[in-house]
Amino acid sequence: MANVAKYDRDSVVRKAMLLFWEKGFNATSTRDLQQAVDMRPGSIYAAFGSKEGLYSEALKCYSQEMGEILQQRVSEADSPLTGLENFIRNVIIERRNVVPSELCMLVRTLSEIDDTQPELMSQTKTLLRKVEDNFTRILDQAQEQGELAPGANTRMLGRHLQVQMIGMRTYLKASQNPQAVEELLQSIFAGIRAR
Amino acid sequence: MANVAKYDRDSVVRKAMLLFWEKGFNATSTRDLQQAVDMRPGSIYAAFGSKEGLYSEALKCYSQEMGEILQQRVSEADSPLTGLENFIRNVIIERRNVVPSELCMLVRTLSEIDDTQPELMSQTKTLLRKVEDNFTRILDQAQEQGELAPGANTRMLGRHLQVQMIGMRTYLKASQNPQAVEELLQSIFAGIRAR
DNA sequence: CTATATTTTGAGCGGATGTTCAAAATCAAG
DNA sequence: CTTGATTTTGAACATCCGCTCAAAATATAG
Repeated sequence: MANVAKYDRDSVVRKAMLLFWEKGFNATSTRDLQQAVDMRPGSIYAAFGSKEGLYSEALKCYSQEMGEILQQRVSEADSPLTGLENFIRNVIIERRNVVPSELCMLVRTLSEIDDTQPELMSQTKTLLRKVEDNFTRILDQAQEQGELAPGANTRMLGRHLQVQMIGMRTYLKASQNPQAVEELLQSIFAGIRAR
Repeated sequence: MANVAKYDRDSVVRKAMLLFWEKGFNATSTRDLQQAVDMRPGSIYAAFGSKEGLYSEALKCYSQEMGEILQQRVSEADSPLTGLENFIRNVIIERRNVVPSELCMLVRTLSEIDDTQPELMSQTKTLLRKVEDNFTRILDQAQEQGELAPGANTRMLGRHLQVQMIGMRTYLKASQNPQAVEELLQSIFAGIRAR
């Protein structure tokens, strides 16, 4: 051993994630990244291999943070369904002004990546699938606790929630109308509880 | 008058629209466009001013085609609600393999455009708002014909439908599971009719 | 301190990008 | 056919892109 890296890898990845989330993959140049993480190109490429490699780690970082927020909201809430509702409200509305984009970073990635980057594409699909799985798992808990009817299809309900979360985030970016989104959110969960 | 343009403007815009829809704004190079519409750069810039100008016309073309499909499906259907359902099914599922992308071109634009192109951004928002207005108008007709309860909030229902359509298109791109989307669609419209 | 292994630096490469513009081609009018 | 306005052409420009690599800096081991 002779010299040791001076940067904190997690902090670098997180800064890159925030920039990628804000501007997207294509619109973020390697020079933008160099400035954001305060590293020279040689160091970045030694650490991450390529712009795509760094983006891949940024995606992981994004998903992990989202997963932690979900877990936290569910554990703080009175019930699984309320935890889910609070998570979605927190991500879309409450954190709106402290976050680089209204959109989901995974959806953004899905929008601009094509088959020339098959690894990023399949990673993104896998991470989105994990969100659906997490939603479904929490809905299973809701069902066990009698918050959902015994016959409810939690897998389909999880898909439905993911679809609506994706749609609401996009809608908020387009409409800049958080109140409308709050109404939609309440109506969605009122519908789920009513069954 | 001396010389007259040899290209058909509408056909050029449509070809550009299909390419932009497939690859997005940033990933579509002007050379890609030159090949797709079989025009040299000078002619393109004389006709459209810039890549952004051509994209703007492509957005209009996309929205007009979508609007025509909606109108056609509604006029063919037994009822407004069925027309809406058939439109969404047609756009997301049936036309899946004859169209350049599962995603809505407007949503794609929203994903990759930022404030450095404010005109494209506001145009996109306006066009999305018109979709919501169209949905709401058709839901009003459904209400007049007794297909919806008199107390139903058609504006919010229209928003809800747009949110879910955006979400389902994104979900289909990620999951490649049209059957799941069909189930979601049926469940959405069953819920609407039940109220 | 010296020797050695590792990291950091930044100038620069090859190529792609959006756009321009002078020259050539085209076609209606006279 | 000649004239002249208009369109078409494509080479070329300035800039930016992702990325490389030899040289300099750094820190540990002996």
